[in-house]
Formats: sequence, C-alpha cells, structure tokens
Amino acid sequence: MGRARLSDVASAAGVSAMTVVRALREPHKVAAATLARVQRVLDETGYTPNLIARGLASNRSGLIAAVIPVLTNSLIAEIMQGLTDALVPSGYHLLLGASGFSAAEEETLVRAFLSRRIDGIYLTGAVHTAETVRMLQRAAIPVVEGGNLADRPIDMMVGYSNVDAARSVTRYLVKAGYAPIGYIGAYPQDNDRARDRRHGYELALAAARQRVDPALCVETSLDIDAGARAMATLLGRKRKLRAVFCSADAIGVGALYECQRRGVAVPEEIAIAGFDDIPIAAQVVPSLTTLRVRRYAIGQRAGEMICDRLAGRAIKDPIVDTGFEMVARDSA
Amino acid sequence: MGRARLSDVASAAGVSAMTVVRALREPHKVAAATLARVQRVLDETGYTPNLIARGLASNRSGLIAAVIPVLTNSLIAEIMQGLTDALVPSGYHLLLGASGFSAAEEETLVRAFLSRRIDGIYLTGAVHTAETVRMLQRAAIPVVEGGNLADRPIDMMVGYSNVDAARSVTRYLVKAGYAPIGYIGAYPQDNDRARDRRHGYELALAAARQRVDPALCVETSLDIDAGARAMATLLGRKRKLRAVFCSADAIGVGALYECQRRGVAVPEEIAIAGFDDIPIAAQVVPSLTTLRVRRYAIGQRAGEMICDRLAGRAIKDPIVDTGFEMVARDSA
DNA sequence: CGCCAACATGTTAGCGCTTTCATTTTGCCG
DNA sequence: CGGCAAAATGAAAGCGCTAACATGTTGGCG
Repeated sequence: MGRARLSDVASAAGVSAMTVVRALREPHKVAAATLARVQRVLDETGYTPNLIARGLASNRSGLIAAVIPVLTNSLIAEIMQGLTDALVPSGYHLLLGASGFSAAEEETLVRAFLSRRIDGIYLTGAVHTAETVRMLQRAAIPVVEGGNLADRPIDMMVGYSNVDAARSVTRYLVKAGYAPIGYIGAYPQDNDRARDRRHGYELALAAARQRVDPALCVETSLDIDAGARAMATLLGRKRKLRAVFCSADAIGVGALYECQRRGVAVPEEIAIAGFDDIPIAAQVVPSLTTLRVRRYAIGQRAGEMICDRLAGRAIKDPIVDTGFEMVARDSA
Repeated sequence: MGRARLSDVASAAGVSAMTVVRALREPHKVAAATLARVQRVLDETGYTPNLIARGLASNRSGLIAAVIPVLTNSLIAEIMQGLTDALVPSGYHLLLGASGFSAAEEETLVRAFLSRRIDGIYLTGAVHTAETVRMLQRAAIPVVEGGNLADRPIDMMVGYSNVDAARSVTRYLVKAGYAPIGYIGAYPQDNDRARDRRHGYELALAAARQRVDPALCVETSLDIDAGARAMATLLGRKRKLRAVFCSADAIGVGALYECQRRGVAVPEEIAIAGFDDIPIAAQVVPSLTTLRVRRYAIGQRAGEMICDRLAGRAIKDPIVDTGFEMVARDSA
C-alpha cells in the first residue's frame, strides 16, 4: 500500500498506464491475456490507487461533507448513519464537521470543505449564513438541507415540517381535553427546528382558541437535566398547568422524572408529551406520548439524492417530506 | 470559490506563484508592499487553495480517519466529538466510517481510507484483522486505537482497561455483600470491549471465591429493550439472584425498568449496577450505580497524539490510560 | 488475400499545488 | 562607493492520476 504507483504496475506488466486503468475499471475492454498479466502484478504489488491524484486529475474528490451541530446528539447520529450507509456503496466517504449550533462555525467548515473540493454536502436545518449559501451556490455541487422543510432550499431538502409536527402533538393534547398546555423547548437561537416547533405549538393553541401564556413556556438546553429543571421552574410558578408539550424527548423524560420526584401524577395531574421518540421514551413509566420521525430515512434519502445527482440521474422532487406520526402512549 | 487558481492570483498581483504561497503561509518573508498587493488580489478573487492539489504535491491529505462500529452509539459519538475538536484547530478534518461491528468491514474501510492517503487514523478497540494491521504498519501513519487498553498496540493507544473497570464494578457489588451476582452483557463477537468486561466480572467473582454460574449470565444486544428482555430471561430462570452487573448502562436501565414493571424492588430484592454513566443513569429512579469513563477525553487525547506526531513532536507515552471511577448511586 | 471495422493498446497533456534550487535585489560596512 | 551577505523573488520539475485522442492489431468477408 502506498508505494506502488500506476506506472510501476504498468511497466511491471509490460503495458501502458491506461491499460492498467482499464483493467481496473473496465476489465471487459482488455484482452484476457493482458488482463491476467496485469491482475497478477496488481495482486503482487498490492497496488492501491492514489485517490488524491485521481481527484486532482478528474476534478472529483469522492468526498461528501456533512455539517451537524454536535456529534453527541443521537438523533442527528441516526441521520448520519443513514447518510454514510447510502454513500459508501457508491464509493463516497463522509467528511464530518461539528458546528456547535453556530452558523458562523458552519460557514467556516463549509469554506474548508469546499477547499477540499467535496462533491456534495449535507447541512443540518434550513438556516445558514448568506455567505454559506453564496459559497455553496457558486460551487454548484449537490446540497441537501436535512431535518426540516422550508420554502426555498439552497438546492435539495429532505425532512419533515417541524411546525406541522409540533402542531400535531399540541393538537393531540388539546383534543384530549387538557388545558392549559405549557411548553418546554430548546433555545431557538441559530436553530430553525426549535423555533419551528414552538411556532407549531402556538398555532395549535391559537386554533383551539387557547391563549399562549408566556409564563407557561420555558426555553432551555437540550438534555434530561435541563428538562427536569425546566419542569421544576414551571411547577414553581404556581400557575394552573394541566399538560406540557416538550419539544424533545430528552426534555420530556427529564420533566417526567421531575414530576415523579415531586409526587406529581402523570398524566393524572400533569400530562406530558414529547417529540422524537427516542428509545427510552417507550421504556419510562408512564411511557412517553411522543411523535416519531424517520431519522435514518432522512440521512439515507439525502445520501441517495446526492449520489443520484452526481451520477447524472434526475431528481424527481428536490424537496422530500419524510413525514411523522404520533405515538400515543401513557403520559398524555 | 473554486475558480481562482494560485497562478491566477499570482499573475493578477504581478508576482510568481511562490510569492503568493509565501504571502499565505510565511507573510514575514515577503516585502510589505508585495504582501499588500497580493493580499488585495486574494481578497478580490476570494481565492481558496485547492487542498487536493496541495495534497498531491505535498503528500499530505490533511485527513484523519476514524472507524467506529456505529454512529448511533452516543458513547462513541462523544469520543468522536473530542477527536474532531482536537483535530480541526490544526487544520485536519475527520473522515468517518462505520464498520457495523465487523472487523472485515473495518478492513475494507481502512483500505479505502489509505487510498485517500489519510495522515492518521483512529480505530475503535484493540482487535483488528491481520491485514488491517499490516496495511496500517506499512502505511507508517499515526494510528490510535481507542476505548480499550491492550498489550501490543499497532502504534498508540488511549483508553482504559475494560477488564479492570468491569472488575471494579463487580467487586463493588461483592463488597456490598450481594450474592449471587449475575451478568448481562453485550455479545462479544468482534468486540474486545464486551469480552473484556465479562472477563473482569469473572475475575472479580473468582477473587471473592464466588462461582460463575452460566445460568446467571446472559449476552444480548446493546440497547434498552434488549436489557429488559435479558432481565426477564434471568428472572424467568427462577434461580437465586441478588444482584446483576450490566456491562452497559443502556442494558442496565432496561433491566431496571423490567424490574419496575414486575414489581421487583431495586436494590432491595435485586441490585443493579451498570457501566458507562450515560446521562439517564443519574435520572432513573432508583438512580443507577455505574462506572464513569472519560469518553470525550479519549477522543481529544487521541486527536492530540495524532497531531503531535504529525507535527513531529515526540509522544511521551504511546499508551495513555484515561482511567475510570465508580459512581455509587441508589440501585446497588 | 486484401481491406476495413471493431477491438486493443498507447501517447500526450495537463489537474493546481509544493519543493528545490537559482537568481535578483537590497542593505550595510569598511 | 564597491562588495558581500541577507533578504526577496522566481523558475523548473514534478506529485500520480485521468481525459481525449491516436495508433496498432485482429478477424471476417468479399
């Protein structure tokens, strides 16, 4: 590995470089005897093509980048797993960058990745800096924005409507007769998904002619502890509260635990609904009512779209809605 | 981006390519007036170096690969976050591959990554195919095996002893007076960590002169559901059982829930100890006694070691033990 | 048995950068 | 103010591959 070059193989086999290339990529175009000879040298030398040189000559790196907020979010990780699973069979590899929820950091990463002449890119969410968008358009590579749907994608988009999904969950609580319904969600800065979920919550309340009470809404970070603290805050406000929509299951589970610790019965005193259907949601007692989203499919579809475009296949629809479904359980 | 070449910038600024390169990388070696002129052209054209061409010419890709079993394991994701955080400031980027717990698939990925002329690589665990090891040694790049400690690393190694860690947890149960102590762990195929943890469990029992009863040991997959089912299996065997060591918190939490559902009091009737200290371990009721490992630090340290080596800095010790600590909570 | 497809193979010219060495210019001192 | 070291700049030769075109070699048929 590493040492032998194409030309080494060629001269060892007594042929030209092109013949080796053909033996590698279009064996049927090479005479059987030649093929066998080249094949043998290939095996002996353990030749591995230098993809850097190939990239320079062919102007394709074979690299697909993905910029995600953090690697440690298991929901995003599922999308990435789908993405890489779709990419690798076509010979592409995944270049991963973490932006830490910062659009500026995302821009820095995108710039660096374009320097590497990536063939395509996956971005999380639909909100990016103007410069990010400009660079990507100028690069004219396949771009998929994933995890949310919006009106004007840079190029392609696959996900679901966070507004509609959050509205569905909230409507579910409304129809179950709960009122008033509070909200615990993630901080919305630099994060269109969080913002959209809150928006969906508000739309559902408005449709039901319930008023949005700011005192019943808390925004916090996205983990179990934070969910527990937020629930404590809400309960501490001594306002009437019958149900809470948590814009992420991690938060919902934390809220549930906080209720347990305080002896608040769920759903009898306070109903809780989450969002995401993480594995633990089905296991907690009471099990968490939530909304399921097809995360792996999002990544996989995104990967397919990028591969299709790079292979010159037409994309039927640049915006793919992967949908969602309510999962009614015991907590609401 | 993408259009302007180094030579374009050079001719626009009326200098040679080399001067532009120096302006970019060693500005102090360029006369102030020239520097300003080049700088202006650089800004105007928005020049971005083509890292593929650089890679070919300099024989360094700037890419560090990591091969992990799956992206969706949040523990591994934390390691990856540490890794990328350590790499990016030095200008390296993370190329990620998922082997699906298969050593053969790992080998395929390593081969492909070597084709891309990666500058370094992180591998999960200490067990790899002979061919993987051979290729890596031949490539002579920094290699870090992470997440476990073993005797003969390919190159460098950072992690903790899964044997010792599992022994610590089991010993904790022994000292608390529980007996007999059962075991629920992950399938050990192609996974040295799982194997080592079971080994640690057995060593601790042996040290305490308790016998290892195969009927009290279950191996399963690594998630909450599986943990619950495994606990059900164990309870269904109608053997005396006082405590269970679960080789992963996901399994432990599942086991805990199964006990709750069956009305088995934890820790009064059965004590449960986990491994990993995932976020939810502190939140479940009763909170899970477990063992904490410095995952982010493992990735970060691995990244630093790779960067150090590539920068020509000496590595004091090629094997770094990041240690572990018992976290005593309520479940055992 | 000669000729032309169809097949098989080779040649040439880069891709955009870095590396190495060569050359020119400047500054300083006796 | 000549000469030399140091500073500033440039020229040439690839890195290992691919793309596009060119050439050579068969075999089948009239």
